[in-house]
Amino acid sequence: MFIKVDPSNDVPIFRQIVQQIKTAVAMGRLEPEDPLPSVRQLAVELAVNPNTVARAYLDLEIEGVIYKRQGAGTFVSGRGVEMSKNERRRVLRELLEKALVEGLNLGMEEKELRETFERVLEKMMQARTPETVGR
Amino acid sequence: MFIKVDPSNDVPIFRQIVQQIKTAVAMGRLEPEDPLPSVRQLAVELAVNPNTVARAYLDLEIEGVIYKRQGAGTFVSGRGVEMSKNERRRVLRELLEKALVEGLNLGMEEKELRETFERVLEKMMQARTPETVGR
DNA sequence: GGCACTGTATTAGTTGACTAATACAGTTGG
DNA sequence: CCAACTGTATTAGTCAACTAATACAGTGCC
Repeated sequence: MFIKVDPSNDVPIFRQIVQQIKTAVAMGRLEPEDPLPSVRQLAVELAVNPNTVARAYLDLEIEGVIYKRQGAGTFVSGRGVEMSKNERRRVLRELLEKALVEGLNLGMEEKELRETFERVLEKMMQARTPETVGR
Repeated sequence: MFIKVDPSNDVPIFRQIVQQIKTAVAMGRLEPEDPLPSVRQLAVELAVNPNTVARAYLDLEIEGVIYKRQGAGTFVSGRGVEMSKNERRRVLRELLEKALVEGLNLGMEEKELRETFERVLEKMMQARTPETVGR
């Protein structure tokens, strides 16, 4: 598995797991219906308690990124978190605002902000393989 | 003062203060050398302990947004957090990535991401009054 | 000097986040 | 049906974050 955690990092283990799986899904490295490692399996691999992994999976389920079937396993959701278009934009806007406030306070110019955004977006879209796009 | 906190919100009070002051500085509502309300004054206004405000001011000082003079008060820093261009970009990139991962997982298209970004950036640049730009 | 304001330091209590141990419950395939 | 796998629930311990009470220390102005 591609997941790595750093216990000495101050961001909690379960959040590190959440973040990495979210990224993998966003980038298309994980596709809908793909199985995730079992709670125990991943727990052993990362040398943490199964409940810690379960906690990560729970958060991901609540956010609609994955779904679980008791006794069967955990899988990536089909795309489409149920959330209104407005709601989604609100969430995104908040995150972008936070990023831009940071950038401005660091003394960046409008141009530099735009360029950085373009570069990041470009990289992410390229990473999504053609098949994963347009779901 | 323009600051408002919500104690029932799960994001800690001192962080709410930090975020709002950062935003105010980024938007130009607070300019370099502007005095901030005293620790006690703001504490009374928000009905919190002075130490809570002091904690917020400490964080802001560490980040270089404000500076303090013992006995005199707290003021907005002159622009320019000492940080290399590369370092600044790294920070910004991380925040933008997080935002975009979220957007993609919510099912947004490249176009929608770009549009939202443009809208947010536009709004923020407009809010900065002409005099505050280009410092 | 003294009063009234600044920020600072110390200490301490409460709460919740985080992780873990361990036992429970559903699914699947032989 | 049973063995071996899934996720789940309960309980509990540890630790750090957060806030507060209160006393200390520097500055400035009369």
